Amino acid sequence: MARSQRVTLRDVADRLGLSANTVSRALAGKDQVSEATRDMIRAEAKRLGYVPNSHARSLVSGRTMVVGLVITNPSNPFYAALISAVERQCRAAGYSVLLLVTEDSEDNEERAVQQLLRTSVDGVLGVATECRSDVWDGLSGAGIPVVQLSRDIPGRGMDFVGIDVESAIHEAVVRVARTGVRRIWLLEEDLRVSTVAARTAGFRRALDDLGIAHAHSLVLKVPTRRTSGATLPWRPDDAYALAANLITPGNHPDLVVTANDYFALGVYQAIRECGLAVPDDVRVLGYGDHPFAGYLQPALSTIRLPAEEVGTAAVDLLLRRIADPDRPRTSTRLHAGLVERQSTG
Amino acid sequence: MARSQRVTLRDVADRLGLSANTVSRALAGKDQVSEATRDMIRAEAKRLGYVPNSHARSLVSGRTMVVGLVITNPSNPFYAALISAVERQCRAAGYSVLLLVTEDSEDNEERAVQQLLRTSVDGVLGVATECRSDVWDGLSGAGIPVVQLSRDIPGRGMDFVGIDVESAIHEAVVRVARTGVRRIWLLEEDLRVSTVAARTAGFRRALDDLGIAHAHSLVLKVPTRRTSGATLPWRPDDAYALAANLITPGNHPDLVVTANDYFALGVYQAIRECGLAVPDDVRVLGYGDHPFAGYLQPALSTIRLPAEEVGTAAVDLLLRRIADPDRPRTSTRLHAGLVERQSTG
DNA sequence: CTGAAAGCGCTAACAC
DNA sequence: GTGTTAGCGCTTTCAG
Repeated sequence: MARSQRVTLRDVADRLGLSANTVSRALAGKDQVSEATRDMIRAEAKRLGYVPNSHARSLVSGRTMVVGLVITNPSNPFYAALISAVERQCRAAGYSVLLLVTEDSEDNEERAVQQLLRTSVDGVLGVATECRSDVWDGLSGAGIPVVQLSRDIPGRGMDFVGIDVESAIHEAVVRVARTGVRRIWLLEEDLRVSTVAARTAGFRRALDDLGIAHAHSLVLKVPTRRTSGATLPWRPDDAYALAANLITPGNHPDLVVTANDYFALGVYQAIRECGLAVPDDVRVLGYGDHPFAGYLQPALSTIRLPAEEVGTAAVDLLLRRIADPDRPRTSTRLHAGLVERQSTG
Repeated sequence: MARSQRVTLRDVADRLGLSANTVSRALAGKDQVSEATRDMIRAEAKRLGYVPNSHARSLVSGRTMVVGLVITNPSNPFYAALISAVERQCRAAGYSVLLLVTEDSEDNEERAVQQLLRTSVDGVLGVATECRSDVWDGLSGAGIPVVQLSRDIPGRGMDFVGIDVESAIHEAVVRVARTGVRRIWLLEEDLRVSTVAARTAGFRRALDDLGIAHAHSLVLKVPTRRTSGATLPWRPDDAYALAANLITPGNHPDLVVTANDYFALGVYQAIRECGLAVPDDVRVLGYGDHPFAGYLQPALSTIRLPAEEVGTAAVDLLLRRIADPDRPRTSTRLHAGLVERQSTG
């Protein structure tokens, strides 16, 4: 049972006294074959358990029906949702998904691109690791369309689908800080990527609009810890460590904005431990609307990211570009809205 | 720039006045080629940007260097971690990962298997949807090794790597229910899969060992809601709805065990809302040790699942089986231990 | 050490 | 309608 040779077109053809070609056309549904033979072929193919070899097909057709998905970290709930949506949409269109994880390392990213080139995927959806990186050019150069997800590498001429992070943060901070807020902190990830830049920009613009002096505010980078090669989600601990050192009853911000909801968990703890309360003493605004956000005490106000929509739109865009490589480039930024709960008063 | 033909072995060979064959051997590192030509070939290949075509290679070699990963839901943190670990381990061994998502639907599972067959992957890691399903036999029948992940289909003769769920629950419940606990509930997922069965069995065995009459306990199924085709993580809301209906100040369990930490979020809320307290009135034990568990108020006691270890072990096992199809079957159950925090007193 | 030939499984040209 | 031929890009015989 071990070395059961795979059934090929020829096997089906031989059994029926036909040519492989006819079988191919019959199974492909081409109309150059009689009803009778077609049915006969279909039946025999099924009986023998014939399964077409996608590699042989790709070799001649030049298409693989595979899409590459390059993600930094599947344990990040946003990316997890993205993976789900992308896979579902690809599946619906008959495409398979080759998943490559970069763990935010440029080495891995480069290897991923190489892998994609070898597999000659029909298209790629990718979250870029660095803001200015040219590893992706190899794909474009080989005629493989790339849609950048979530993080934008401007000027590289690639399609982009992501979130309007700048506006989202701006809008949310202005809304949440309306009254009596003078000192605001932003707890940011320590990554040089466009989303971090956009959050920071939106934050600063909100400060301006609120008439808050930048001197009264702070953008803090929570160090990214990598644990022995493992891809971890952001660690509440790291945000806690940072916040616990800086927040005291006598000296604390009125509002802390975090780059993700995990950081907010750490901030909650830091605030609690020094005897302060959310939101009375310190308001907290998260980012991402993770499933637990609404169940914290107090419930966390946060920004809901339309991850599914991003994934779906990105696949749609990629498929359209595959169909028409010359169509104009697109850059889509979906809106992310504030979910107001108790943590912002 | 659009139709840039890919560089092939022949291109490199022609440029150098050699045969494609020689180039192939040089690049494959075979020792039947002189140092000089090898270097020359390598240089030229690099200069031209040659990338081997994996499909052509697969066609002749019969190997694809692709592993199929069949997962029910990437947004489930346990599976997300599994995906990370599997991808990393595969990458380290030179394998790519084809990701198929089933959303716990048998249809999708069957299509996934078909896809895997077409791609003729070298091996498959899969979380089975139903406890008794023969869709996977197609793979084994085609000589493609399958390692079952997390959920076990007994008797099908496939390798298995998962968690010793039964013992984990038994051990944890016995430990947590030592004193003064008479009424225990288990909030379970409404799925007919082996992990649910194992949790229930471990729970019942714990009851026996504790001398608690089964009449005083309850196994409740939280209905699985599917929202318009979207793959969602378990919903705290659903657990909340169930618990809120059943828990009253005058009539409540002493301990609630949940099938995942999300359910625990809903249970917390139900308990709070009727004026009871965790853990004084009701203890709560979660499952999965999601990142937020330790940051809840009170911090949630839960069972930590070694997701990364499962993924790594599964890949190792699969690769060993690929190398030796006749090796004896293996069934590995990793230990999952209780993390005691405040919610269990 | 290198080249020529064959063929992996399939589909696109052409014949008939 | 159906068969024959050729070739996708690569590796593996087998010659030289």
